[in-house]
Amino acid sequence: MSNHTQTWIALARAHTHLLTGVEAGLKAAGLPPLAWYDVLWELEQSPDPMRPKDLEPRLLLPQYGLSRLLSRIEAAGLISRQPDPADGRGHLLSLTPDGRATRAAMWPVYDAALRAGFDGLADPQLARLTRLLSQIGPADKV
Amino acid sequence: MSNHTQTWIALARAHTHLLTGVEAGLKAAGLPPLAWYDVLWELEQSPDPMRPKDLEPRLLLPQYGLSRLLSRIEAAGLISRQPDPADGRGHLLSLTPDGRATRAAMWPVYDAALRAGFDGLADPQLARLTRLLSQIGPADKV
DNA sequence: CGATTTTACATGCGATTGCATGTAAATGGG
DNA sequence: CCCATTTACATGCAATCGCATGTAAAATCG
Repeated sequence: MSNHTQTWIALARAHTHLLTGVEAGLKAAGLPPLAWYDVLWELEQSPDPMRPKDLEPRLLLPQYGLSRLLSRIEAAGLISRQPDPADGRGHLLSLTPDGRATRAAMWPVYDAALRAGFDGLADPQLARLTRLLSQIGPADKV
Repeated sequence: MSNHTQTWIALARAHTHLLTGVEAGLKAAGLPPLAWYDVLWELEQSPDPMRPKDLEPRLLLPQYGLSRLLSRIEAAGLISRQPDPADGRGHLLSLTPDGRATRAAMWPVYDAALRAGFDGLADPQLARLTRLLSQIGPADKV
């Protein structure tokens, strides 16, 4: 088995392990799934209102997936969608107070699950891992 | 942002990038999705016939997910399910010739997509990555 | 041995996803 | 300015997933 394959398998296993832990933690706490966090976080971070199109490349979701994810989050009252005055096709997204509160409530659960999942890796190892992983995929303009 | 979080984000991105590439490659070649490969491979590797229960921990799938995955693969004629003579609850899984051929056809596509996805990482880096990733998750009795 | 519990696997049902396509607004060419 | 094209987002439909539950056959226990 080639090196690529071994690395891929290890990566997939690690990913599943961490993801399962996080989702289980959030569910146990009665909080929304992880995907919601990413949306809420991006909106909270951004200095000016974002449109779905801006969110899409950052979340690595297909367009239709994001569209429906936003619908669900909106239905839960955590974000609002308003028409973009500057572009009739677009929508401007904004956090509601509930959305802000929910993101804040999710964070400690999320963080704890990650720490538990990374059990056994010390800080310098995590740093090395991050550097290696960052070389995979398209280079990232932040 | 803590180290854990940065590592997790890098890991999730790398995973999505690689997985997307592999699935796209398989689909473009008219082949089944990646999950099928893992099943076919395990069955081909195992010296004696496996049961779903044996497969489950190796594939990291929930029980019902595996049950239905096997149903689909069976419906496509790539595996067969027979009652286990030694345990009336269990089924024995075996590859059909078509299953063996399909796995063989999938492999070069799978491998090529992985190589493309890991673009930029040299062998020693891949090896270091594998070692680090292997420390995540439950220790593995192979 | 009979009753209870556990194990192995399947399945109904609602929620989510992928794919293709639809709709409406902007953009570009002549 | 008009028409064709592109962009931004939504949606119908079938496939798949998660969850809870069902079924049947071991295994356990008194």
